[in-house]
Amino acid sequence: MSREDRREQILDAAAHVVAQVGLAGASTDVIAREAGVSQPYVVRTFGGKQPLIDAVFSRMRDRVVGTFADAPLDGSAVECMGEAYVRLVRDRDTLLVLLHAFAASGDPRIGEVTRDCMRRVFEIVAGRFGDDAEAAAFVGQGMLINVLLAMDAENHPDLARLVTASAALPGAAGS
Amino acid sequence: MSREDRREQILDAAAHVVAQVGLAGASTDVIAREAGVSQPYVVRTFGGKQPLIDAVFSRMRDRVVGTFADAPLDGSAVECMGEAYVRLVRDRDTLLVLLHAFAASGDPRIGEVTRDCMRRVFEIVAGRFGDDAEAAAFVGQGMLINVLLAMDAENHPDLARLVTASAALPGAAGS
DNA sequence: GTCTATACTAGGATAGAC
DNA sequence: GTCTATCCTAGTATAGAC
Repeated sequence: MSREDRREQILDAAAHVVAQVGLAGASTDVIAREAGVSQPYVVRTFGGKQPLIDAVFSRMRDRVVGTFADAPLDGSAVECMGEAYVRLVRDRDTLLVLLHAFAASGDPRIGEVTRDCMRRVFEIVAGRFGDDAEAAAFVGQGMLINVLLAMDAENHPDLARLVTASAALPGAAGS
Repeated sequence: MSREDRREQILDAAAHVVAQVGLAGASTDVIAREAGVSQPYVVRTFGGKQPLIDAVFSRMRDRVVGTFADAPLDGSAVECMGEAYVRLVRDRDTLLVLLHAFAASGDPRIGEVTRDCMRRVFEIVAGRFGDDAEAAAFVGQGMLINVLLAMDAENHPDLARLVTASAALPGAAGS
């Protein structure tokens, strides 16, 4: 297999592991097993754990921003952005890596990624809405839904009321 | 010093370390140094790292819920809940521990804490607002502000537009 | 391009002294 | 109640074979 294919394969595995246990908890050993390669190969391919984690977060940002950038153009802004968001949250690993990145934004490397991600998503959303306040409300709503998804709220009846209320907000697009 | 005082002291240190590096990254060694005690003492006091981390998250939930439960009663719902939220985010460690907990909600223990936290905060807020949709919007807005604080958005001019738009939302209470 | 073997460090936990 | 010394496991990284 080519180096590039392996890289992607390992990044998938790394994103999956980071999603589950966070950056510090993600061992190159478990990532390697998940990818079906040896641990030293993972280290060698990326030059260490740190560069690997950086790559995981960068790719996450690109995917998040890309999802909104590629949003459909037909229909209202709420529909288009809502549809983009629905596509985004289908990739659970990306969503969880995003949450881990937010929590770890105190780290300069990661903070740069999350700020960049935030800024670009907001600019895209605001551009479509044509209104900063509405865009901020949309993003905030997305944040709430993100954490509800992370805590598996749909399968916990005691959160049903909040889930219903969140999904009913404008822009939730029936997700 | 009494066992109880030491417990609190270590919990403070643990919350601070977890806030910076996450649960997996928080070593009992660093926590001990932060608290000014020996590493074996930390382990001994809580019976291991896991119970210590559990205690950190439980205390975080109690503080978050308590802040809203103790919100002032004078003024409008937006003002009261906004004021409670402003008090909450003054404790940076609690805020960051909350974000780490969200990301780690896949873990059953932690998921239970975050869901409990979410449910109770939402019920308090919804009770004050008298409207689930408004309450959900308020919480979503809080989520957005949380991550903006985590990524130190105030000190990054390229996020000024988003910060301004978020702060201008109803309920932000000039935070 | 990928593995096995291995070196080295860090981290959690225990034993026992004070 | 608190420490020092220490054990053991896990985790990152390197060397070198295939």
